[in-house]
Amino acid sequence: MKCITIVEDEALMREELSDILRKAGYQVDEILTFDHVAEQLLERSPDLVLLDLNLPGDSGFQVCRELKRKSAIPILVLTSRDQLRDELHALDLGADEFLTKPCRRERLLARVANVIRRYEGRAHLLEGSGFLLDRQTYTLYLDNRSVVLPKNQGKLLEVFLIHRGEIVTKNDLCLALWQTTEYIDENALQVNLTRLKKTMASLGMRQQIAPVRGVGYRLIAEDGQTS
Amino acid sequence: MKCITIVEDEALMREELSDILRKAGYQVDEILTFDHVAEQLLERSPDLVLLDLNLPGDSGFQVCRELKRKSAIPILVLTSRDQLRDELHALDLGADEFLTKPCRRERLLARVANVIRRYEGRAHLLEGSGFLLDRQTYTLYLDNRSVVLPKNQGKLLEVFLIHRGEIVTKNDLCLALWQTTEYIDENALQVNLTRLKKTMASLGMRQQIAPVRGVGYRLIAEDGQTS
DNA sequence: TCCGATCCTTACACCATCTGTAAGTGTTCC
DNA sequence: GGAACACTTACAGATGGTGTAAGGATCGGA
Repeated sequence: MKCITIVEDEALMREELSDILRKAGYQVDEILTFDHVAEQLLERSPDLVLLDLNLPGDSGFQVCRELKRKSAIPILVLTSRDQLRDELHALDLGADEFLTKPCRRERLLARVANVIRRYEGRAHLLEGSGFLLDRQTYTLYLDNRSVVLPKNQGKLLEVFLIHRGEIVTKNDLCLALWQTTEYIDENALQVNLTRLKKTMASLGMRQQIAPVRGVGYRLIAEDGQTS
Repeated sequence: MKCITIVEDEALMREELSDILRKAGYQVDEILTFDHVAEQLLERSPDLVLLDLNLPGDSGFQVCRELKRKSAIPILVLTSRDQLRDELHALDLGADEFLTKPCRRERLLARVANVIRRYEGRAHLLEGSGFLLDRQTYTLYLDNRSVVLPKNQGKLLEVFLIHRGEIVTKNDLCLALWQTTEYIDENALQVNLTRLKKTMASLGMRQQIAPVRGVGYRLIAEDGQTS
């Protein structure tokens, strides 16, 4: 069953939304304290967030931005402020849908179902600059193509993406590959890195794995930007 | 550069939309004959379709349904009919966004960008009931998991999804597997089907491949509905 | 209820691909 | 120039996908 978290401070409206969604077969969950909202949401990691813009603590925009930076949880912004500016801003911050209150029950449910459907299977996607990586299968999405990476190459790229732009030590990489740091086979790691580089190049990716002498590696864009 | 195809019979409106989108940096493409619209769209396979509901030939709904059955190309329905019924119907048929004309330039562009962003990397996804299949890698998305199917199993499932619910002949399946109908190895096909069934079962999929004696197979939901 | 046609299962051997090993070649920087 | 570090290449073992073969199960008409 799909789980939805409502972020709305007006009790009456919250009850109403909750009721509608529950009757439609969703498991509903409510945020009741309005600071560190994004963290609370990350904690619960629902399948969808219903977010009001006017909150007592954090602003809805702030929540939106923060949540989207750290996850791919879909957000439906629902507000009484009927302002184009708000809508554009919310969408720009990564919201997936925008509705104004009051809102017909049918429309709400249709949009909710729509967003959830569109997010099917995206839960484990890591975002790189210009591509996506599925953490479960190591399927790489790039432009209009998709490729399944060999497990080891996938694991390496995954580590680089989790530490976006930062330096990744050889230890980190070895751990990711073999779940142990005891017996570090630098050479084997090296070979796997070379292979990843080769496939990235063959896919025309504009990222490079650059060595940081004596420490580890970093994933950078070709123009020098950290990725 | 992202490519958008406009399906709109009114020349004036078409020009205006085209202009707005081009200025925003999209490559724009227009459909000018309004039958077999879905096929034309599949041919071009743009990154987004802007679809009017009132068309001289095919109805917009029809186009929507047909396109979504055979691809995951995102559709933004743009219509002058401001009816909740239309909106619900369009969304139900798989449309991704719904806007009413006239529409502010900024809102249009925001929604377009939003849909395209959400679809990053989803271009080759086929939709089944309750799961998605990547046609390039045969990655299967189901609930919150994803699995890469072996090539043959992927090819078979792909054929079933393209002919959703219809009967698929052994010929079709052999063609998909070996690109030839000359030498049909019924047994090899059989074994591959068994393997697909087994992985589907192990994933808890509520679809079944049912034999149609003497003809071929059909993918049906466990409750008997064609999938 | 029997029998042939159709459909299904299982085990095995082949083959492609991924992976680690080994040995040697570049590169950097003091 | 040399030592540490980084990279490349080729090879062989392991893994997992595929076709083959043989036999078992099921269906449906006589």
